[in-house]
Amino acid sequence: MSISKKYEPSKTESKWYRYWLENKMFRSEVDPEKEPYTIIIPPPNVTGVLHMGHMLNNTIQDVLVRKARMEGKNACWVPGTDHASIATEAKVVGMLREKGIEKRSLSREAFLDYAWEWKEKYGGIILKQLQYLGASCDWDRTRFTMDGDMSDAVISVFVDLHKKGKIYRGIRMVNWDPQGKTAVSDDEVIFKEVNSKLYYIQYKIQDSDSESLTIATTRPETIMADVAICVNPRDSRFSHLVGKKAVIPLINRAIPIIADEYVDMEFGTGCLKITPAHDVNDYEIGLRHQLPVIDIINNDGTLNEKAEILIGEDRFVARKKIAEMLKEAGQLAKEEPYQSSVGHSERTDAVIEPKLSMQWFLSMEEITKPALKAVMDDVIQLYPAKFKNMYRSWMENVRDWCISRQLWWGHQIPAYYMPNGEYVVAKTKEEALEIANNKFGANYLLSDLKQDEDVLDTWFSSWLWPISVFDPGFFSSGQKNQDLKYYYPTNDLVTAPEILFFWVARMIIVGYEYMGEKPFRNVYLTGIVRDKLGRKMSKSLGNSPDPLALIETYGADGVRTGMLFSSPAGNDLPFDEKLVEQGRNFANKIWNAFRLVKGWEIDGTVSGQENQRAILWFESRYHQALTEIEDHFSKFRISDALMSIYKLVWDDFCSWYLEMVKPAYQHPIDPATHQRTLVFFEGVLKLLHPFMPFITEELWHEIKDREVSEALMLSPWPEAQEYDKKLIEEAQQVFEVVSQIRNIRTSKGISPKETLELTINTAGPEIYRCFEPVLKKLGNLNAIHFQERLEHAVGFIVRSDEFFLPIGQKIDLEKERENLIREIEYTKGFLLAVNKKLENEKFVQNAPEAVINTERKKQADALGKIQALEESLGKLGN
RNA sequence: GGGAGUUUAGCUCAGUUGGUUCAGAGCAUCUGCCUUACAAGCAGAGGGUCACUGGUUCGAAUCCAGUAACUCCCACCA
Repeated sequence: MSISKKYEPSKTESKWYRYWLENKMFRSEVDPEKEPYTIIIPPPNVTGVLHMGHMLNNTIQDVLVRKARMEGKNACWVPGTDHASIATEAKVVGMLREKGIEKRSLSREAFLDYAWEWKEKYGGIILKQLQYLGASCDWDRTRFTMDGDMSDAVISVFVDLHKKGKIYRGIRMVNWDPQGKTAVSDDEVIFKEVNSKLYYIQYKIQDSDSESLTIATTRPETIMADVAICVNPRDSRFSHLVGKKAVIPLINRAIPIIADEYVDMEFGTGCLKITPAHDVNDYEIGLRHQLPVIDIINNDGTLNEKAEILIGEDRFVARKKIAEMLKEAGQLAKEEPYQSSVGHSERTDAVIEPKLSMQWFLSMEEITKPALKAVMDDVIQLYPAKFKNMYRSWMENVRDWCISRQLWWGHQIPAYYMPNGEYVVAKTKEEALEIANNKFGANYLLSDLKQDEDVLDTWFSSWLWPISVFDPGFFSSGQKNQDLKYYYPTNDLVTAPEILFFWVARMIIVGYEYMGEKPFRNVYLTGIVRDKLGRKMSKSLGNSPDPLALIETYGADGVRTGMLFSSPAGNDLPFDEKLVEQGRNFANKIWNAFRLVKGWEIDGTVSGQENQRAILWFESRYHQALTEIEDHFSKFRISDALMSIYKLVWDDFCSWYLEMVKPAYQHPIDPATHQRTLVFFEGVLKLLHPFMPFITEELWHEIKDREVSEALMLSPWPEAQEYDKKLIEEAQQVFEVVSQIRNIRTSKGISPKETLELTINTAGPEIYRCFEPVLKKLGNLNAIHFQERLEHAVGFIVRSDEFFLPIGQKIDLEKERENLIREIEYTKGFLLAVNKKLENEKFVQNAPEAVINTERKKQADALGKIQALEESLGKLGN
């Protein structure tokens, strides 16, 4: 049969994915006989689409899972999606707006109907896309954070933590996103440098005609919420004013002048206006001085009636108008340009408004302790380890976690308010009613109870993921099912460093709080996929390639390897389509190597004696590479492992081994060599499989017909064996000779087709005798002589052996002489350095013997080499 | 402002406790080849003051100190 000259991925990929799927090869079930190997997927946003970050992330997971599966472990990769409250709700709101429907015109139920409809339509697209990549997830286990039982788990945890006193409700300054109209956690605020202005505003002193104070602020629109002016107590410029009152411009409200250490005398004018409702630090000062709070900004960022002026204006419009008004009133001393960092919402990019509001919090101080210890003690290992520092500083300075969000899409907080203003927390409304009536001796009806409007932060459900995907019921029953007992703790987690705190740390917290055990052993943190210019890939920049289009062009195997070629753990991946091209070329190389072997005609009468060395050599080399690869894997150096395989396949297998055993054109091969070659081929396919699952499975079945149970993805991973180091060394030496011969051919313009005679002058001819067939074939030699040096020939030296090729008139004597002289000079220089070292008494005294011995050997080799070179030079004649 | 990390070839990165000819790999580049598996290829070649300065040592890419540049994290001075 004839196979295509080029590998065509599209013909094989869907076929094999279906084959694996239909034969349930991704499926994992509890099997006490087998060691589990578990990865939980970082659940992507349910309505998201695959981007390059997912590709990298999931390729790594698939490599790990496939290798573990081949190693005979019960590999279980659990897929699923996350409801992503803010992002999804924003998408649904946007979709409704396009239809002309405003969210606020809908009831909660109606809105959620739309949201679910949207989820049913677009949810899970991303998981389908992962299949094109070859992801070997156990799809039967697919979970969604808002599945019924998954939601129950979230509610149970909330109720439990509340009962333990770790969840509380309180008025706090939170980060308010006026566009999303919700609070967001500290971690969801991104500070950006913004060019703004510093406004110098004059406040008159009450009961004084002449005196005034000037404050500097970036937010003039908040002066109506001022409750004090603050100076540093040591600031003599203002000490006489402390205790007096200042008057807010435009609205003429008098506020006290107070003193607090917080104020920096150097900054601005040394006077600070205190606006507790709209600045975190002012709020703290306000608490210290028992100042009132005046909140003048609505949830949507407009001014309210408490502002007295500009009611209903947006905060940024109001800022400009206030500045104008102050100028007209003569109370704006000056404005100057100012650069400051301003918090933005991660999700909507709106400028965050510090806002006081009633929110739910999780007290973090106690609950984080075991999680900190686990990572510090390397019970959980971070790769790369540099993230340990970051992790520690975060965990040591962690603040209470604001877990409520003013959204509808998500898990509604199970707190129920009674007409008397009290509330109870319970799993269901019915339970709440019972508790309420018992507690307060009341006779409330179900209809009297009103559930909290807010939902929980998305991370409050995804932090349960390593447990809930196996046993969502665990959180209410406290009983572990078989799955949970067997698969937990999981092995490796592969995710982005950006969510180390959002997600990873919190899973560890929950793991210890509820299981008393780590959720995973290793955390592999990938880098960020960037474009060639080093920019993050983003939709708005349009610099992200479409992953599915890439797969279509280069094949999934090509894309997978391309992404892994240059992405060590924790390093950003500067993505270049060239990489993927390299991956595709690699697949093609493998494909063609197979075409070669497939095309061989086998003849039992041919002797394979001459291939003996080559076979022994490759076998050793294979195990050497395998040893290296295992070492890389054990350190999570995935791209290094791939590179080792790449070189084994391309250089050692294709360029050396196959060339060594390849029969001459239209000549048959002996059965033994053929058989061994197929075994080697299978051996490299196994190593390649985790990285390139499709082409390897295809060729595996091309080699011979196999039963389902014999599929490559289920075949045993090879075990590294002892290898013959000396043989590898010797082959290396022989390869050097071959390279030198080729080099001379190139430099002298001798065609590779022209046969040559090689003369070797050596004290140890055994190596070359063993490899004689190899030397002859790869050097295209018709004879090899072992004898003294040859005159009128081009010579070269490998180690301390001399080689000569008689190439007649093509020798340029002058050039040869020059080359020899240059070589002699170089070697003499080298010898000088070695001698200097050995003559140094301190060196001989202090250096370990092994080092001294190698120096002595270098000395002897160099001497021998110089002698040989000089003799050659002499033989060249004058 | 506080902390961490990085700096080795044009690019992306290896380089284990200081010691083999240690200055490496892949890609890119250059030269010659369509040599019956593969031009998505083959064969060969060039390319680095290991950021800089000083120190420790018989010996430093490797250890120490300082300097510079870049990156990230945390904080958020109006």
